[in-house]
Amino acid sequence: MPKSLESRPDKQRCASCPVRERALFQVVPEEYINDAESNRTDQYTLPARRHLYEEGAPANMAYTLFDGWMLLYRAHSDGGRQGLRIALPGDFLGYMPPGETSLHHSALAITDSILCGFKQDDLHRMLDTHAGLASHVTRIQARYMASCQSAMLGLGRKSAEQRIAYLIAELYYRLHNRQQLGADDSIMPFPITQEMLGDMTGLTPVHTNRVIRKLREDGIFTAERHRLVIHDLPRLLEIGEFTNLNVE
Amino acid sequence: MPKSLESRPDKQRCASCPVRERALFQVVPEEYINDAESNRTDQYTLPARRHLYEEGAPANMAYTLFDGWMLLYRAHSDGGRQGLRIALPGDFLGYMPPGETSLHHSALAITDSILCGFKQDDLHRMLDTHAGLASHVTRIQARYMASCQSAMLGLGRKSAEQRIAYLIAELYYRLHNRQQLGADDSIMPFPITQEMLGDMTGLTPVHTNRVIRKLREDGIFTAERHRLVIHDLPRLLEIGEFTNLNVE
DNA sequence: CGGGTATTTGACGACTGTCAACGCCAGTGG
DNA sequence: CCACTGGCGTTGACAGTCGTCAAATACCCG
Repeated sequence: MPKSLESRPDKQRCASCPVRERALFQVVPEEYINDAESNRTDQYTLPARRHLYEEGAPANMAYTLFDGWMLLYRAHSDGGRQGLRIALPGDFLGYMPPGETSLHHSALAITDSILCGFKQDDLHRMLDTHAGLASHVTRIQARYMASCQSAMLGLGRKSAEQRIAYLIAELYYRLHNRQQLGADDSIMPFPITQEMLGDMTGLTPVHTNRVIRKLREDGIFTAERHRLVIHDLPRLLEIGEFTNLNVE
Repeated sequence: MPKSLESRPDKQRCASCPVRERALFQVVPEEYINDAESNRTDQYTLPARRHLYEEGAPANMAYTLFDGWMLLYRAHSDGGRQGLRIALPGDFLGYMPPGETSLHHSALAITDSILCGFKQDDLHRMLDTHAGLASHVTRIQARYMASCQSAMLGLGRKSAEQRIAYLIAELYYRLHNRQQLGADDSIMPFPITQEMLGDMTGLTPVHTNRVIRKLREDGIFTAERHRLVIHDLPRLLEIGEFTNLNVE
């Protein structure tokens, strides 16, 4: 467990969490959840700007994100980062197959976050014995794969403008599908810095800023400090070549 | 089943295949394999330059590649392709989770190929009931994810030269780990066109060619029609920033 | 031998990165 | 209350990697 991570003294159970129905937790067998003796399913809180884990760290734990946004990324030797995924509530993080001893990416809290931790060893044991769980993880992984492949298409072939538009559209639909948008769903929470946006899209912060300005001037969306207003969703989807087929 | 696919009349069993020990097939339960009545596990042959399946096609089947190389890619609206993975013997292709009706990528035979097909419906049923199989698929997926994330890092942050070097190094180790290199393991089979290399690395064929020339002039490797000779493996790894940690 | 495909090379242009500077805002401490 | 500070956003000038267009050459298969 990273030392920056704080285990809640009260060991509050994840079952009380609002995103419970989306989470891995849902299919973890009862005997696991109720194994009070081992305290396996602890709930953690993590303040913004702190790492949950870093590349190369031993893969001891996997997590379900209950609240908050996190940035999963891989570091490049020149100091730059490539964002892999923006984790939203309900996402499953840090799982490594048996035999992999260390993590291949880092996880950074964008906002204050709440997570539920699972020991990798326990997960592996359960995957081997509980088919329903393994099947569920397989489904989760397949969706992440599809999202990862969409990102590859973007990084390899799309223009900066297309990549930004796609990312915004993807976030919009992911939040929409999780009912995390308010009554006016053209306004979405946006705790991401432009630098992180650049991390995700393979662009520098400077160029990211230029593209955002252009999209604002073209009346597509306006990105403010903590929120983003979409003015023209159809054109956003068109520019990003986004189809919501592969968004969970 | 794509019409370009030919089912062998003799229904030769996959069990006779040399890569059997690496394949998904290995963990498919006996009662499935021996279900002669349903002919579920047919072996197929596919000539070079033919598609096994194309983006948007119904996801009826998944496959284990027994022999040959295939290119998995996604098409961009401008006609370009983004390569997702070069499938080598032993790889598992085309799996989609339940609920996904169509495939998100295309699979093109680079060389003549031999595959073993599974019906998605059967796979899903088995995943729900045979924990060992689901666990195995989970492991496979996790490895593909890691590879996909390495590719994202490359596409987003690395130079053209680094990407090409990384891809060659990755192929080298994948072949090496599968014992598919000859006595002189500095020589590897190389049925890939420069255009496909560009597809994988997010570069145009023209620029791909320039980079290959530079790497040849620098004494790193020489790419010929059907084979590639590595002259300086350490520098290849260094240039591509390749560590063989995440190669299956 | 011929036609299609793949490779190779050059000239040119554009998208994106780099460097540098400034402004804005929030939090902090005097 | 205000100055200070650090992080983030914004803008401009310039450079470089890589894409585009075009054409010539080499190679493979029938």
